[in-house]
Amino acid sequence: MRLKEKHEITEVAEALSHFEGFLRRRGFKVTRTRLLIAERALSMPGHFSAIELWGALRDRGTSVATVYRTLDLLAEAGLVRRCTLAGTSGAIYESCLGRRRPHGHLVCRNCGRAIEFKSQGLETELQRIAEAQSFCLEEAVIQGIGLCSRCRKALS
Amino acid sequence: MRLKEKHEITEVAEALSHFEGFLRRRGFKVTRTRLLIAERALSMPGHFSAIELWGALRDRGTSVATVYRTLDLLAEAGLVRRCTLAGTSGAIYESCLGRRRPHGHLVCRNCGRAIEFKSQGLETELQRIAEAQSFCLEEAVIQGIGLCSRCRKALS
DNA sequence: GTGAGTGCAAATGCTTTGCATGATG
DNA sequence: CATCATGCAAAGCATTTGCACTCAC
Repeated sequence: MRLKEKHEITEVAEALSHFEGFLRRRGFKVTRTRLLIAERALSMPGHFSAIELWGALRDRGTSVATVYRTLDLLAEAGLVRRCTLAGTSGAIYESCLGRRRPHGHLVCRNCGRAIEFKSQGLETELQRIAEAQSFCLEEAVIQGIGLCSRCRKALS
Repeated sequence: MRLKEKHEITEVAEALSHFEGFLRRRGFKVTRTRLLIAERALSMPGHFSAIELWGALRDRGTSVATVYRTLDLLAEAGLVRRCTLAGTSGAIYESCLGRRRPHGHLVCRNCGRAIEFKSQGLETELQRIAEAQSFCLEEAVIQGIGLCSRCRKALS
């Protein structure tokens, strides 16, 4: 546990300096607000919405607008991914730290949680299908909607 | 062509009476407006948004609210499917008539068109993954995002 | 100091809801 | 003729934008 935490802290720190480098390279300014938002975003457990991240920053007087703007930058820097879970309105984000790519999501329509799974095989097959149509595949979205084991029991 | 058209018209007519039966069975009223919206929705080519369908009904003084309400009913009756294409905001609908299930979508991020493909194999595999997590899979969303062959050429 | 970044509030786009009126069973 | 369905306008929600002010460079 102790080690895990330490490891995570290091990862976030590394990612933050990567982000700083990204900002400088692109001529963006390295501001306190951007680093703060980045740090909280990268420390969020699992998936989160822009609004949830904003909630975690309420105490610092940050505005939603800036949260959205910074999430865009983080996505461009490759530190965060924006995804749309089917059946929901609004985007959710996930930190790219310590996440195996590629992966898909099993989304529970009851509790809303998303379970990740490896999707290498599925993506390879999708790639094959795309090629057959000369479609240039850039990203794959593979999701299952239904009930997670917990809700399945709870509802029966 | 002649035959195809005739065939489609019959299909729509069949679907409409299915819808009427659905309404009666559920104690909903069979109104002129509902049948009109249903008829246009089932005749829409390819995918369409609620707003597009509304546009196709402008001349009849229908309100958006009713379009949305009726689309919900059509979805419940199994005549239309609501889906969210990744990378886009807002839902799109597709008539279930003459559509092979299951299928996935290749969504062009340039022109926005969605190309359908058979996804039987992919869904079976997803089902296997879900079972391994005791997740009860109800629906699969399999999408590829990228450039269709036309836009690929146009942009190069 | 100057231009980019920020917070705020207002605008947007899609979707839903409340309510008075009108049509259906 | 009692309800349920409809149109309208207003509300809701996530996201974006315009603008004056502030900060990093």
